Amino acid sequence: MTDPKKRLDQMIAKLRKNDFRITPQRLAILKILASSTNHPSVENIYGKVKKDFPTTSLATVYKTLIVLKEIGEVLELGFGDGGNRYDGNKPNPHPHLICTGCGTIMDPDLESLGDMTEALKRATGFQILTHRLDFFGLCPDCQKSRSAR
Amino acid sequence: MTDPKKRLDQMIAKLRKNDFRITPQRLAILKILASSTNHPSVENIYGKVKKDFPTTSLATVYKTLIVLKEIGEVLELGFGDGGNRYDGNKPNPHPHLICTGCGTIMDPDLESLGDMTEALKRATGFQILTHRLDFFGLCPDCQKSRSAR
DNA sequence: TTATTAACGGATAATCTTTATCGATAATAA
DNA sequence: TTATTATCGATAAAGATTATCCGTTAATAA
Ligand SMILES: [Mn+2]
Ligand SMILES: [Mn+2]
Ligand SMILES: [Zn+2]
Ligand SMILES: [Zn+2]
Repeated sequence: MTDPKKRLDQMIAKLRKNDFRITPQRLAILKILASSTNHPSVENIYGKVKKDFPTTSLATVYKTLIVLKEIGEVLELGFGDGGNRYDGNKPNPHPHLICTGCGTIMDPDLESLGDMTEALKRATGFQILTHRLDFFGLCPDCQKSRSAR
Repeated sequence: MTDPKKRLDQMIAKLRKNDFRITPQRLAILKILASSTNHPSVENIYGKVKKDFPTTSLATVYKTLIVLKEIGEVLELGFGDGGNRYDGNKPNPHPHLICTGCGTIMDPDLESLGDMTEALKRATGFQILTHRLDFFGLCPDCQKSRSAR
């Protein structure tokens, strides 16, 4: 995990560089994203921000995420069903390991997909800009609770 | 590409086996999915079905897709924005190459992710059931039209 | 062939997440 | 400190998918 303080500084610097303002609500959202390793949802972020700023609107969370996506400081994981999840600690594309039982999302240690990407470029002529790799399954805990019943 | 006729027979057999009925509308949808290699959207399927059965409802397309997902005879590719895309010719998980310019989705030839999956199982204890791998970029045509302006 | 019955089709309402809108407010620079 | 706008908060709107309801029909067996 990247040091949350360092990530926060990176995010702030990038916002300043692109002429975005640092508001208290925004800063609170940045802190949550920089330090979380559990890929929070919008509702999750919203709930935490409201502890410090009770009047915060859900739209503010969404709008901040849109800005962070624009400048590449958060990785959005969209799923067909339910809400998106966000990784602000590690904003560049990387594989994820998702438990369909409890919703946990982890960052596994895996070598990159560089070789595969290169082969694709040569074979298809595509200019590949990004990728997404998700593995779905059941975490050890959910395997237990499933076999228990 | 798998032979569309063979895929159609597989889909019909699987539906029968699970006590689902083969209706004219359903059959039309199956044929489209079995023979298409361009990962059609719901609207795309809907438009084609209406040529033969003008009274078909959009809900019927959705309901048929839900059934096919249940029995594993179609692969759903959900994206955060816009509608889903479907692969009925190749229903098992496989990588996709997606042009963000024109929306084309292709099935590239790539060796499997078997090694990566095994390593993940050992390292994390997860029971991995499925995966998804998408590469995003610009197809050769879209690269040209972009550089032209 | 006909009767039976549960599944299906069509129409549309409801749901859910995300985005758009807009007046009020506050961050930033001069 | 003041002026300029980006941003906030509240809420409406959009868009895709699912739920609901009831008349119809495919599948099965008598
Ligand atoms: Mn991650
Ligand atoms: Mn495919
Ligand atoms: Zn789990
Ligand atoms: Zn293209």
